[in-house]
Amino acid sequence: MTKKDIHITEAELEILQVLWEKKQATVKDVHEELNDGRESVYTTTLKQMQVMYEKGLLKRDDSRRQHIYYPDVDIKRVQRKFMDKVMKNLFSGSAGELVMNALSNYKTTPEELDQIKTLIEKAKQAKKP
Amino acid sequence: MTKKDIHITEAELEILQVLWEKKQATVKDVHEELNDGRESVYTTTLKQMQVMYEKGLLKRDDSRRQHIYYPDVDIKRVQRKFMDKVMKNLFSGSAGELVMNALSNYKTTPEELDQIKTLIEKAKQAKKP
DNA sequence: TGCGTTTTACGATAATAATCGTACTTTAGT
DNA sequence: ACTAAAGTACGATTATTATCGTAAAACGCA
Repeated sequence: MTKKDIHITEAELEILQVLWEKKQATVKDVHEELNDGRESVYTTTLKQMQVMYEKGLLKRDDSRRQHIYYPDVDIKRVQRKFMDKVMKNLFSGSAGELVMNALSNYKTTPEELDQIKTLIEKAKQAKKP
Repeated sequence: MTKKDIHITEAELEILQVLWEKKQATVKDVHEELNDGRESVYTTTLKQMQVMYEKGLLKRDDSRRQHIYYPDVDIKRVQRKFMDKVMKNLFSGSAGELVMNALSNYKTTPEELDQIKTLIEKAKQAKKP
């Protein structure tokens, strides 16, 4: 049984996000990052990360007192999972719509725009000939 | 108080999806659409839609026996909400990454590709001069 | 009118997720 | 060795979601 069908909750996704970004972090790091205004208590974050560890979403180094956590799910898989859902439920399955929505609602750098253009050219090549 | 901060659950999103697509539907319609294999019972869908109605996510015409439901949330708002989350948590806030991910993982029609290209040109224009 | 069928109403329960409090553990400093 | 501080462990509680069962209402039609 793979990790494919483990359900990732809202809170878990947020934790993963900081872990993906930082590559590794302690509970304290994560908690401070997510709770600027101290909306929830430290042990809540701790517990969540422990659960995630048990679920296999995180790895950790507990050789020292302060445990260090690492993400243990492939971000691409998770991206895919959420994108599938968004595509299906919010853009009637159309990637085009989704892309246009993103381009018109969010900022992009000129470099990104060029990369995207290149990608599109390639896609067209693949279809035409 | 606007409708902005009503939380839309998984199940609710799926129901909204069929309602957005069909414009209107009965509980029966929705239930059949979502439960091809009859994984859940009719009254579950009914109850969900009733809750959604109370939450203000749906409107309905109950002048006849079989009530007719309509979506009562703006799809754009909801798209935005979910896209924000996906961007932030899965693509480190970069629309470019998200777009490229979508373009390389999903199929697009040539027409869509052209539209996207146009959109990009416009965006570049807006920046350059 | 009366009966069977379809549909809604709605409380109750189960399943899942998030939060917290308290006790135990580890470590550094003295 | 003792203590304070900083962590972790983990059960218990609460909140939220999803599911279901049963009863009542609405309708079609013999």
